Formats: sequence, C-alpha cells, structure tokens
Amino acid sequence: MGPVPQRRPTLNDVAEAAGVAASTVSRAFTRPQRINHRTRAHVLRVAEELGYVPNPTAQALGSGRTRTIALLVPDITNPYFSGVIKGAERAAAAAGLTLVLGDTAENPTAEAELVRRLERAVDGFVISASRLTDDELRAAAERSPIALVNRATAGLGCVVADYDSGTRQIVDHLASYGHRSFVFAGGPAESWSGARRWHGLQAAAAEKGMEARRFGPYMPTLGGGPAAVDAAVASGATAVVCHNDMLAIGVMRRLAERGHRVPEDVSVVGFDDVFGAEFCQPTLTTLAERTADAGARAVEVLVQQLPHRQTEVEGPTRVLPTHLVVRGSTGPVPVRDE
Amino acid sequence: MGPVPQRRPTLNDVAEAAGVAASTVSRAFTRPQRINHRTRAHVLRVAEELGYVPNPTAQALGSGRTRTIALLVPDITNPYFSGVIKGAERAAAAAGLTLVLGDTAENPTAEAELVRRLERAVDGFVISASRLTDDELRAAAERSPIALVNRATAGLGCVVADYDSGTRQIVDHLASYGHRSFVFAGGPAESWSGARRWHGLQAAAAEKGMEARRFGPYMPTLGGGPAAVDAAVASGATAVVCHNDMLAIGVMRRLAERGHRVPEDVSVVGFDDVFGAEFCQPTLTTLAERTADAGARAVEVLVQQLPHRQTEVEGPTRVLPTHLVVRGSTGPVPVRDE
DNA sequence: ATGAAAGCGCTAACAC
DNA sequence: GTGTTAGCGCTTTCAT
Repeated sequence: MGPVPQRRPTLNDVAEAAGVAASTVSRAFTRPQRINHRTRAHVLRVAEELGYVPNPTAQALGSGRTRTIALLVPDITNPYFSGVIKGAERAAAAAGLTLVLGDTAENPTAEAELVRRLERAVDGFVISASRLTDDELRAAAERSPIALVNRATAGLGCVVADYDSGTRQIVDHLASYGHRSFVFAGGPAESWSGARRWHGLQAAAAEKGMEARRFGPYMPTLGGGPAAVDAAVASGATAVVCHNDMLAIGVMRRLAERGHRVPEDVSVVGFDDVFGAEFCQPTLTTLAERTADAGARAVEVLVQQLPHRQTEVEGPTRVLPTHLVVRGSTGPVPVRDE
Repeated sequence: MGPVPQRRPTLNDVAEAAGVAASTVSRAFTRPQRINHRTRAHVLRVAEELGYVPNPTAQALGSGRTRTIALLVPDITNPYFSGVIKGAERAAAAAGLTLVLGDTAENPTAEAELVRRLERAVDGFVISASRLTDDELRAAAERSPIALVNRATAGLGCVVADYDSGTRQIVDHLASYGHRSFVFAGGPAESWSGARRWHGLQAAAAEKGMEARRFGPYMPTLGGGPAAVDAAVASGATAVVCHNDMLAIGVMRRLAERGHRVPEDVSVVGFDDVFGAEFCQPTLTTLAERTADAGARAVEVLVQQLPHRQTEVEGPTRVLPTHLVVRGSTGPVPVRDE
C-alpha cells in the first residue's frame, strides 16, 4: 500500500506538464530576462506543483559551472580562521554559492593536493594564509580562479589586513606609555603576515625613534611563551609585541610564573584579537583584524573572476583596516633604578 | 605561437589513446576488480601520460553519487564546533569524500533551508546540535542519509557524548570537595544537550544525596554570566555548574566584579573544555568532550548509510566518553559562619 | 573481461 | 520568445 517512493521530477517532467519545451523550463529558472513573463510564471507554478528542484549536478555538467567554491585554511580549529570561514560562508551563501571547506594542516603539500583534488569540483578557490610559493599559486591560478586572504601575490586577487597602520598603532600606543624600545617575539619564518608585522613594527619604531629588536622564531602557540619570555626578560625589555595572541597569552603565563607583573613590569601586545583575548589574565591588548570581512571580501573578489564575469585583470590588493584593542596587558613603562 | 591551452583530456581521449572502449577506462578507475590487471595498468599509464583526471561532476551525474557530504553546525565561530568540523573534515577526506560546510546560524529555519538547498548536491548530511524537531529530522532522513552529533533521534544514526558519566564525574568532584549542593545555570530551553546535562546532574546529585537546583535559562555566552550570578549568589550556592564554558567564564567574571573569589567563595564548573578554558582566570574546571572524534564518528556512521553500503537500520546510538578536566575554578566548600 | 549503446538532467547554440 | 537538436563526461546495463 502507499505509492512507491516517487522518482524526483526532472526538467522534462515539468516541460511536459507545462506544455513547453525543456529549454523554456531551463530559461524560466536561469534566464528570467529571456522569457515571456506569463510563460515563466506558468512554468514556475507547474514546477512548484510537481515539487521540481533543479539538479545542481546536471546543471554543472551542462554549463561547466558548479556554483561551488572552496575555502582552504591552514587549521580549522584555529580561532583566527573562524572569522574568515564565517565571512566566506555568508558571502558565498549570499552569492548563491556552496562553500567547500578544506583544512591544509599548515602543510604546503596537503594544500597543493587539496587544490588538485577539488579543482574540477569547484569554480574557484579562496585560500587563506597560503603556504604555497608565489609561483605555485600562479600556476594553480591558471587553471582555477583564486583569491587570497592575508597573502599578497602579484597577479592574484588578494585581501590583506592593513599591517602598516596596525603596527603603527601598536608602536604609538607603546610610545604614549613612555616605552623607548620593545622586543618582537616572532613566529614561523615562512609566515607572510609575520614578515609584514615585523616590517611594519620596524618602520614605525624608526619613525618614533624607538628601538625594536626581534627574537625567535617561536611557536605561535601557548607553548611558545616560555622561550620567548626567557629571551625577552634577559634583554631587559619593557614591552613585548608577540607574533600572535596565542604566543602573547603564553608569554603572559610565563611572565607570571617567573614573578613578573603585566603590565607593571612588562607590557604585552598581541596580534589577531582571538576569542579569549578578552578574558585571559590580564586581558590582552591586541591588534584586531576584520577577519569575517576578509573572508567575505575574498569571496567577492573571487566571484569577479568566475566564468561569467571573467573580469580579466582584477584591481589592486584590497587592504582591510585593523584597529588596536587596548586592554589590560599594556601600561606605563616601569621606572627602573639602575 | 605556442599551443592553444589544451582542452582537458576526457575519458574518451584516454580510451582512444589506449585502444579500448570508454567503459573499460571507466572500470579501470572505479571497478578495479572487474578488469584485467594488465589492461588496467595499461589504461592507467595512458591516463597518466595524458594527464587525465576524472570529472567529478560527470561521475556524479552518471552514478547519482556526488561523493560529497554536508556538515551543518549552528555556529562556525563557536570553538565548541571547531573540533567537530575538524574531525569530520579528516574522516571525510579519509573516505575520499568532499565536505561542504553549512552554518545554520542557530536557526531552525535556516537549517531546514540549508538541507533543502544541499539535498541534491550531497550524498548525505552530518548535523551537529540540530535545532530541528525529531519529526522534521526523520522527514529529511527519508530523502537523504543523515547522521546526528549530540542529538539522539530514534531511527537516525547518532553520536553523542556520555553525559551520564560526565555529570556524575562533576558531582563526585564537587562532593569530594565537601559541597552539599549546587546550582545549575541552564542554557537555551531547546538545547538537547542542555536537557541531558541537567538530567544527569540531577540523577547524580540524588545518588550522592546532594541538593541540585536549576536556574535560567541564560544565554550560553559570556553575556549570560551576570544574570546567572545574581540568581546563584542570592541563593547562597557554594558551587555553580554552568550550561557551557562561555557561560561559566561569564559567571566567573561577574563573580569577580561582585567581589566573590573563585574557588574560595564559590566553585564554578563548565561544559565543553573550549579553547580558552585553560587560560581564563582562574582556569576552568570543565567536562571535556571528544568533539573531533564525534565529528569523525558521525561521518563514519553516515558513510554506512550511503547508497552503496545502504546498511538498512544502523545500530544503537554511539556514546563517546567524556572526562572532567579539573583546574583552578573548583575547590573546597567554604566554611561559612551563620 | 571487454565493447556497444543508451542515458543521467540539464544547458546552449541555432533555427523559427 | 520559444522549440530543436546536440552534446557535457561519465556510468551502466546488456551483449559478446
């Protein structure tokens, strides 16, 4: 009893039921302009009645467009990328695109392989904090449209945070507290953003006549704290700017263990404003990026390059504002009797 | 000059070059058993030379299988789900499946819509912390295979955390510190896991002869803290068990603002062991779940139900262990003179 | 074990 | 505007 589970209606079923050609039904769904208003309304109504839903796979095979894009990040669980993912997800949904997520495990090989694996299944890629070389990226970009987040590679669409302004904000903030020098606890050597951060800090320090020294590389994690602190303290620094918030929090922990007070003895600054920066102890002064915006913007940049829009050469790199969030980990330079 | 950008080789190109039929090439790739070892090797070599890569879209259209599954979570940026996402991503990759990520924005309507939108594009769904009703879920499951994470719905594949054991661990821990009662600061009324948590806490408290009271619902965020604290303090509780870590951290903040020390005056316990629980102040005692395992397990459960395996009725709900991470937010019951 | 042929459901020229 | 006619690249009976 009960009818056999109905086969899903196809475009042809709708065409037949509506008394029109298949192509007309197709147009009703994808070329609203190129069809008579009345026939379109009719077709849509019949489709509705039949419970017809276009089959995206068949659409893709016919058109060559999958209406799917991939987002690749080095580590899904890193809260820094959560914002990028969310922003990209929103923008993709808004553009009617499906988002495939890939975790590259901070691994260039895995990243390249993922690109190969998904190439045919998606219309393009958004790659966040890519570990590939510029050449590898450009090679991949010849086969699929690519947009980059926080990585500038000539010839590709890029969305990056304004580290020039951001680092200046940090240096100005420290200077206003009377600091005359600071130490930069660096992260991984290959990190593009790490290089930009140090570059900006140096430039801003020079402008202010401050002394800036770089230590490291350290692991950009809580675990990187001890090594960074031991080096920084030995140098007599009054302020430590850390490659990212995780390292900064690790640094604060280690400072506490060693009996140093933050910010009374040493000020600490991070980058990213990750989830947690507002409730660690003390709360962390850090440079916030608009990660969700970056993700969304990158998707938009990518959409520009998709088959139908095929905007040949896309404009310059998009730079997103950053802003310093001043919290409890920074304070006046300590008065030291020596 | 220079050859025109070559059209990508198709299965037919390979067939022709190898001197076999298209179907033989197809088998070489997807039915290793049903083909002569030597011809297979030959075909594969020719394919390799030509740089042939199967087109997943065409495979999907022909076979009806997309080799893609969707993972739906209420909020991508919530660190609690990061583990689930990562685990699912790994398991999917291991099974040769592509993972599509969807953010339901904690919204039943958005969730249902997302299922509709992706239904045709994926082979099945993993839904984490679904907000749909059991009936809605079962209806959806008639059209696509579904596996659930932290939500048990009869008839569907489910992977849940062992809250019975977990809540007992919490209660035992508090009892060992001399607490005779505690307050549960509840989260959203519709939360399945919230209900399980309270249920378990009550049962464990009863076993131990402890008194347990529930307050709330409160927002499961930092912002939910003040309201929860104000109610809990008024009740004279010596321990507050919170719906999740975010609420717990919010609670600790509010307690500090009101001049109460943790754990000297009040002990605080959370659920989830989110990123941040280990560096908030004080560090948070919380029940850890194996979220990555849950995500991976759910994918495996889903794979069982996929077209080819079509395991009719899947076994009982999978229960994943939980363990209490004891940190600084819990301590001996205060001695109060009254 | 292999080949031939018929689609999968839709899009896209091209006519009318 | 709308219908006709071919495919898109692969899988899958069904023969052999």
